[in-house]
Parts: sequence; structure tokens; C-alpha cells
Amino acid sequence: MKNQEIARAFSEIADLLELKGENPFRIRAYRRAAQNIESLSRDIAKLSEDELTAIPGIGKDLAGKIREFLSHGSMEALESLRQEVPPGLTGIMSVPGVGPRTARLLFERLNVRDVDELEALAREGRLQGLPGIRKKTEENILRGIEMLKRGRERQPLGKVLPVAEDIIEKLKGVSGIGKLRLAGSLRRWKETIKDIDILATSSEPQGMMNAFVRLPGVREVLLKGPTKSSVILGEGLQVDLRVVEEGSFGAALQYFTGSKAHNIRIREMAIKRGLKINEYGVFREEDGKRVGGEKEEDVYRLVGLPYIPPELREDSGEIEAAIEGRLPRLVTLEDIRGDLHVHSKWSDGSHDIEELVTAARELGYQYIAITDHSKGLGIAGGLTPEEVLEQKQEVDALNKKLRGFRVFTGAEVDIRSDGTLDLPDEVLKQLDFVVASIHSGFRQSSRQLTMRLVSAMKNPYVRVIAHPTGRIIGERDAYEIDMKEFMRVAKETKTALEINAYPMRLDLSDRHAREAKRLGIPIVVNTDTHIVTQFKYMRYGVAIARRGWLEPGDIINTLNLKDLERFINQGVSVKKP
DNA sequence: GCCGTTTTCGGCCCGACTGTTTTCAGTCG
Repeated sequence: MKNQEIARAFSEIADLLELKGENPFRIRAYRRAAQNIESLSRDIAKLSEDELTAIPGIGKDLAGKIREFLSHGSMEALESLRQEVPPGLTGIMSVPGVGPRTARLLFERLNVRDVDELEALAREGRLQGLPGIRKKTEENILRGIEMLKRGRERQPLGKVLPVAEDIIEKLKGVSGIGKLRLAGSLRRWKETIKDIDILATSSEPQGMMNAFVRLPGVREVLLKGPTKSSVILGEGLQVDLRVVEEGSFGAALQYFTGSKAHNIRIREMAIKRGLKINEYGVFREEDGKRVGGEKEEDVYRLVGLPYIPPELREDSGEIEAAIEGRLPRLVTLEDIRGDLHVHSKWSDGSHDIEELVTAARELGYQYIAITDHSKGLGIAGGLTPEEVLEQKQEVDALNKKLRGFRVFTGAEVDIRSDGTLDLPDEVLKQLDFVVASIHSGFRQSSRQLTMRLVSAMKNPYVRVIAHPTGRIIGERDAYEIDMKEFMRVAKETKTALEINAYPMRLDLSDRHAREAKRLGIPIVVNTDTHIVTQFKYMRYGVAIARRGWLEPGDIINTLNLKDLERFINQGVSVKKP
């Protein structure tokens, strides 16, 4: 899929135009297009001309450039811009605090071509004396370079959210504190996070800011004002705190939750209605009177929309859906009735089955499926066929004792490198819930990997493909599979696809989940629990499902026990409810 | 460059903080 390459090309064009000092609206148009292409779930090469220009921010011109890239692998506009602008300047712009104007100034006056040269000159104090640059600015540039080198990359949601929640807990103890909420991409549950945004009200804003910048774990204060402060934590994460008045809290929450693209659309709608929206409220253009803003709902109501949940706010069709009254009724954590991918001591889990049952019941679940590894995964203590059947006996006996709860027998059967399964059909057929997945041979060709998944799905006893793309966020990219073919076969064979809620996996991704829903493929949200505390990861999986526009009816483990039993008892020829 | 229940031209989201400035430009989100 060329989507990401095209998005990067547009984004680079935007950077280059910015360096040339071009029309800012034209630049914004490229950035918006890049963002929308990046979040596209479908293969851009497969879209018709009409579908292409239907993408928000893609008009005739950009559609032409996309076609050009798809047929030639390059864009004339980008190539000639690269000729015009010295290479390396876009790199300089990636230093925090250095924008297009400064980058250009540095190149024109000092012939700075890359970040290393910039660093050397700054260390020698040779930036001072340039217009608008004195000691402080030079120091800031050096700090920016340091931050860049340390890599302020996006970090996995699962790492950042606990840190953010810890900060929230600490801020709750600060005197004068009123409302306190996470905002930004954390509130939208994006799978990776660049910084933590916190919004608060306070009767003592100044004291609040003082306390904030002195929190344990703060390594550096980037800026500190009466309403806005930013710090860097030891782990390199940036945290922004904004303090607003009670009457503005809703508008501010909406504003700081973003996404930026979503907010721009909302504000454009406001202008058409003679309104102006900022983080302090919704104001009437004619007399400047505030007409709303205490509640987040105000903002949407005043532009004529129903409330849009944060997880959908990416300008990827949610505004159109809201206008047409077809927003999904998103699944919630409360809709989840059980977990269908759980490991026990039998393989590499930490608990025996009864302990898992106790923990699951405490969460209000009605069932779990025990899906231990098969023997091919020696490192995980995988089970032989005999052990699988022995475990089934234990589960059957346990179920006789349980009331209002059921343990389903299952396995996470390994898909071998030739596409065969690691347990014989005679064993699989006796289990309630068979999950299949790939644990080796990640680097095979796309065709080979796709073939393995396809042949696993064609096995009549396989109900689910677990963590279908194998990615580990920040460590290992998704396998190169033919996603279209994979999903086609999933639909044909009525095999469910898993959203693995393990925070470093989140696999399927939100985009693929949305595509699966579009195709009518059933989804199951599982935690892959190895130790009971990991049951709590379900919230991450549900968040990805919500970002994928999924409703309870799209997800198997929202079924109550009776319905799920009925579904399973329908027999192996029908894998789907 | 996109887009249109005011528009095919003329708009295009809005404000905080910093540093270097005597009133603002640049950067960021």
C-alpha cells in the first residue's frame, strides 16, 4: 500500500513550501491531505477518481499528484521543490523551536545545511548576532537539538497512559484544584502518544502551576505561564497543563482533545453560523456574547451536531456521519462479557484456571476461554495434543462446579511456517474456541505469510486469528501481508479477527478494525492475559474498537453467555453468530 | 490547494508563550 509514502510526500512538499515562504493556506492544504491519507484504511491505489476527491482535502490537483505517484513512483512537484531548496533544511526544521523562518535565516546567513552543522555553530556561540537571535535563542536551539537526539518520538499508549494517570492523581492533591481531565491524543486513545495534555480549573492557578512544575519526575520546565505550562519528564515525555475558568471548561476540553483537523472543521462550521469558537467558549460573532462553553456538548450542539465521542475525532468521516445522524453507538467496556484469549499455567501463564475464573468473575465477566499455546511454541511451554485433551477434562470438571459462569476450552494453535496447524483436527474439533496465530517466520514473503493465514482460516475449527499482523508497537512492524486478500478470506470463512488488547500490540489496529467492520467481518476483543492483572488491558482493546467505529453488535465477546453458547454450538461449519 | 444553504472567487481556526522586542514575529499545538 502506497498510502504512507504519498502522505510523506505531501508532508515533505508542505515543509518545502514553508521554507520557501509560500502561501500558508496552500501549505495547510498539503498537510491536511497528508493527514487524511495517512489515516485512510483503504488502499489509495484502489480508489476511483470520485472516491479519491471525496477524501476531505483532496481536490483535482492533489488527486492528479496521487495518480502521478502511483504510476511513476514520484511527483514532479516534489522533485522540483527538492531542487530549489537545499537538502537538509527540512531536517533543521525538525529541531523544536526552529521553524521555517529560522531555518531559512540560518541557511542564508551561515550556510547551515544540517543539524550537525547547526549544533557546532551554536556551541561556538556563532548564532548570536543574527537578527532576532541572541543568547537565549541559541541556548534554546541547543536544547532543541538535544531533545531531537534523545528522540521525542511517539510512545505507545500503554506506556504513556499510566504515567498520565499518575500525574492526575498527584495533581488532585494540589490546593484550589477544581476539574481535572486528560485531553489530547490520550483522550482519543491514539495508539501512540507524543505528549500528555491535562486540562484543569483552579481557584489558585498560579499556585497550581508552581506545584505542577515541581512534580516529582519533572526534569525540565519548557515554559510556564499563568494559564499554560509545559514540562519534560524523566522518561522524555512532555506534559502540558492548561488552566481555564469553569465556564470555559467544556470548550477547552473540546479544543484540547483535538484532533486539530477535527477542530478546524468544527470551527469552520461555527463561522458559517455566525459563531466563533475558541478554548474559552462559543461566541456570537455580532456582539461577542458567549453562548456556550461550560459543557463540551455545547460546542457540538451550537454547530448543529450531536456529541461526537473523542475516539472518532480524526476528521475521517465522523463529521459527515454526525450531520447525517449515522454516528455509531460505540462499544463500551461495560458491553464486554468475557475474554476469549487467556493463558494459564498449563503453558506460559501465571495462574491455574480457577484463579483466572475468580479474577474474571470479579470483573463481572460471564465467561473466559482458556487458549494455551500449542507445543510448537516450546519456549512458551506449549501443550501436546494429549495435554490439550487433559486440560479439557479439567475444564469440563470445573464447569460442573460453576454457576453463571463458563470456561470455554480452547487453544492458541500455532500456524507453522508452511501454513499447517500445530494441533491435529481431531483435537481441535473437541475444543469450544480455537484461536490461531503466527509466532515464527515473521520475515517470510508477503505471499507466504498471507498463505499461512489463509490456510489457517480455511481450517473449519479455527474461529479466530489472533494478533493478525504481529506488530509490536515501537519494536516490530506488522507483517507484510496482503490485507485485502486476508480480509476477503476472513469474511468468506466467517473467521473472526482479534483486536489484541495487549498495549504493545493493539493488533488489529483501529484502521484495520474499521475496514473489517465495513466488510462485515466479526471482531473479538481479547487481552491475551498471562497474569490476572492483564485482564485490565481490555480497556485498551475497547478503545481501539471504538476508534474503529465498532458497535457492540460487531464484537463477539459482547454476547452474553447464552448467546455465545448458542453461537458455539451451531457447529463448526458456521463460525459466526 | 480546497471548497461552496451567503461563494466558482475569496475566503481559509485561534490563542499562549518566549525572546527580542518598545509592539511584534516566530513557533507551537
